Amino acid sequence: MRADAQHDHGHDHAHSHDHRHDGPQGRHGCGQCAEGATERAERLCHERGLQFTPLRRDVLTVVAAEGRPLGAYDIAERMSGQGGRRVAAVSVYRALDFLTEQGLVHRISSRNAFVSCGHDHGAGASLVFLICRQCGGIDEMTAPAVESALGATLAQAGFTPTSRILEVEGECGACRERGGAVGR
Amino acid sequence: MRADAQHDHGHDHAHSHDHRHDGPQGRHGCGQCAEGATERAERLCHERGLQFTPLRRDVLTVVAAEGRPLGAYDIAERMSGQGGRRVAAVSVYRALDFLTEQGLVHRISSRNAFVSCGHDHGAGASLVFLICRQCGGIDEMTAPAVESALGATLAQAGFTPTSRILEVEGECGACRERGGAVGR
DNA sequence: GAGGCGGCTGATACACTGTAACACGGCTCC
DNA sequence: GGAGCCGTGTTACAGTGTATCAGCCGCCTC
Repeated sequence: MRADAQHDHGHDHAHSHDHRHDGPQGRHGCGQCAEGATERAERLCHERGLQFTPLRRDVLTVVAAEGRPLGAYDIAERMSGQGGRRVAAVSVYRALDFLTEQGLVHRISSRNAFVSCGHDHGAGASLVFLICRQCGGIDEMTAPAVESALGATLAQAGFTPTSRILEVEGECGACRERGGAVGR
Repeated sequence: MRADAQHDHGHDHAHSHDHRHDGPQGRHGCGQCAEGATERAERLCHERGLQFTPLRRDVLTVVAAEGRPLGAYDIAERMSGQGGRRVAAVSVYRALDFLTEQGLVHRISSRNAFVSCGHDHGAGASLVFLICRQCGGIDEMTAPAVESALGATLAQAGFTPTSRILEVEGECGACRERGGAVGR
């Protein structure tokens, strides 16, 4: 059930800019990415008058450092394994709820997992998630054309949307170039 | 976690034709719909040389009769409660896997639930699911414009899709007309 | 400072979702 | 008949998510 692929990219290239720094198969700690995410989160919470507690920071750090979808229990495990005290999954869920509401983390429904988001879009922005079956990496992008087409379709159906889930599974460009015979 | 809304519509109007027979709040057993679904399934399995076993038929019947997303355990419960012998959830999952592969049933990722499908599209067709938060009803439609826009976006990103999930939560037209204060 | 209040966290329990593995019966093919 | 495949039953277990209560801490008011 879990896609235990390798550590990967997929954190901050999106919005149709194409800055795959080293491709889905390139593993890098993304320390600066995680730092960037927490900094942004801290600033954002301060602006909104919300608390960016140590727990929330740690959860975000773990997720941001991973770069691929991570389950709540995985997050709890990593946090507990980092020498700190034991963190229950419930606490992780609460932190994830908070982070998701603030748009700092996104939930990947098809995997029951979470990824960090490095952008400054609100919680309401509708994104497209590209999940590579080979490497497990995830890419996040906005797609205005898709959004407008969907909006028109919904309007025609008389449906008022409040949230959307758009996830695509397949093979990322890097994996396809490598022949697709790697990973799993 | 569960959306225990009321029984509802949402089985056979789609493909951009607008034949909401009685709207999301109109409850009707949909017996004929369930029958139609099983008939179609039987024909389709026969054509493909697959077995449409009693278990699979029963699962499809339950799902089709419901008209809103139903969890595997709910299905098992209903089947067991229909006077028949006890059906384990595992068996339901297997039947659902089969039905999903054949495109007779769709999985709603955001709810971990399943809905029957009354159309003749293959398993590969990409659909949009409209889930009403008020009544719990679900509507299913194709959206060629969305699909083409998404295809272009993916091609631009160098991503080769194999499957897609597009689910929209919100308020259906009927519920909005009723003021949205009903249901829960 | 005492008390109240609200938000956050810890902890336990539990419900729900999904899979693995093995056994068994029916069927087909040799 | 025996082998092999498929579908199902059964048990066990892993993984996901929520409910609930209790404790802590900061803030506000009196």
